[in-house]
Amino acid sequence: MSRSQVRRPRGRVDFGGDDTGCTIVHVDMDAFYASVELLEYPDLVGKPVIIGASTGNRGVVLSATYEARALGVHSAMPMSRARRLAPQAVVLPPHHARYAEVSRAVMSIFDSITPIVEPLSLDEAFLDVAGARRRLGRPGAIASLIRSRVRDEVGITCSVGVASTKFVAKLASTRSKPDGLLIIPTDKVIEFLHPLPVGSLWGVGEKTEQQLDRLGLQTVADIATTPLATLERALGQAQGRHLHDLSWGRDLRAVVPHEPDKSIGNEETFDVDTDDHEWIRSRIAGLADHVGQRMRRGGIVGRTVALKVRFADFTTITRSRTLEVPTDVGADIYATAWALFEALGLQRARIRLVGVRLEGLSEADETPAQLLLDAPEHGRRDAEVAMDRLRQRYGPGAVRPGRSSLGEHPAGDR
DNA sequence: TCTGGGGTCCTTACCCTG
DNA sequence: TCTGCAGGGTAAGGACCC
Repeated sequence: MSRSQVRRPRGRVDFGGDDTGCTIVHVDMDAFYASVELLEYPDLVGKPVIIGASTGNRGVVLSATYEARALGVHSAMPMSRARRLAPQAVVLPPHHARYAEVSRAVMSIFDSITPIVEPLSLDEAFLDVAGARRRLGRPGAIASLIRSRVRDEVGITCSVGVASTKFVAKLASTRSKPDGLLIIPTDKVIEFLHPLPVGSLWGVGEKTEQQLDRLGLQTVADIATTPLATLERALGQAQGRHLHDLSWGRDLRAVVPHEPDKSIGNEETFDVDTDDHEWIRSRIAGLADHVGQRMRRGGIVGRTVALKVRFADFTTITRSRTLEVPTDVGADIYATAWALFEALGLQRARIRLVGVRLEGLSEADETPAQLLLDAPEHGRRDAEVAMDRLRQRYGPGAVRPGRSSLGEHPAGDR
């Protein structure tokens, strides 16, 4: 599902099977969402299938089978364009809960291989297999074991890269797709990296690629042979150094099993752009309530409330405010987010999306209790905890805070 | 062609403090 | 009291990733 899949050079490659020192394994499920759907609809195997919103006039492709990709469809493409490119494709709506369930099954296979597993998303993870060698054999053998277990126990295929660094292992799995295995021996890293386009490098997207192109840099080798000072001047110190290091295969990042979240948020794109402030207020309230629920479920609080607004012309602004006391209360998040919106002083501006995010997170039980129990917040929090219990018992739609249930949007179908 | 939703990280600017 | 500077915190925007 990554951008690099779309642009990777075609054709299988082989750098030999010497896996000495290659203790980092990157596993990436092939067309994950689509593959999970095919478990439910086996008659669609071998056909072009697109996962994305099957109704409504907005949305992008979340995943597509390789048969659909052969027609030019790729993830993040607008659905309208995908339908034009592949009118014969079957379009299925996403089932996120099912993907999460299958992801848990896959991750538990990884956990049985090594305790050092770093999930990057539902469908990919890094594994440090240095400690598993005595029990399970060489890294290449472990990679083969992972592939066969995922196929046999879960029923989907994955691609695996094996290397001495995270960055190269990830590139190798991408390069071996679909259903492949690629080992990059330590002494072949430069040979593997240097012919690749600059866009292969982690951190080079469309804008940076254009910027590098203006400097006449098209391949990883071009970056490697450009003076560091030139890259730093063009891209900033951090990115310049980062790309220079990667171009020489230098990547000291370890596989880290669990990194706590730095922010939690939700956003919503409207079916129809709107300037109806009552409607927008109800959506901000709903988003704030949802964020509050997620915070309480995770036992965390956050200190900075950030509001995101995207206008009809796709320009996007953010506004944020840091609270005196960290919170997990939806009503507080809403009050701050709505105040930020009002401070924008918008009149007739048509809005496409609003988002609410909480940053500066910390564990709730590490936050001084008197701060959280300060009245009147204590009462509001109690009410929201009671609503959490009702939702747990009767389902997520059982209760909603007053402001988030203002009814149907006059201009849209929500 | 027309761009979702959930995140992270970096840069720049500004303010405050010592 | 004023000025310059460094460093931390905060805010905003942008690029990128899956």
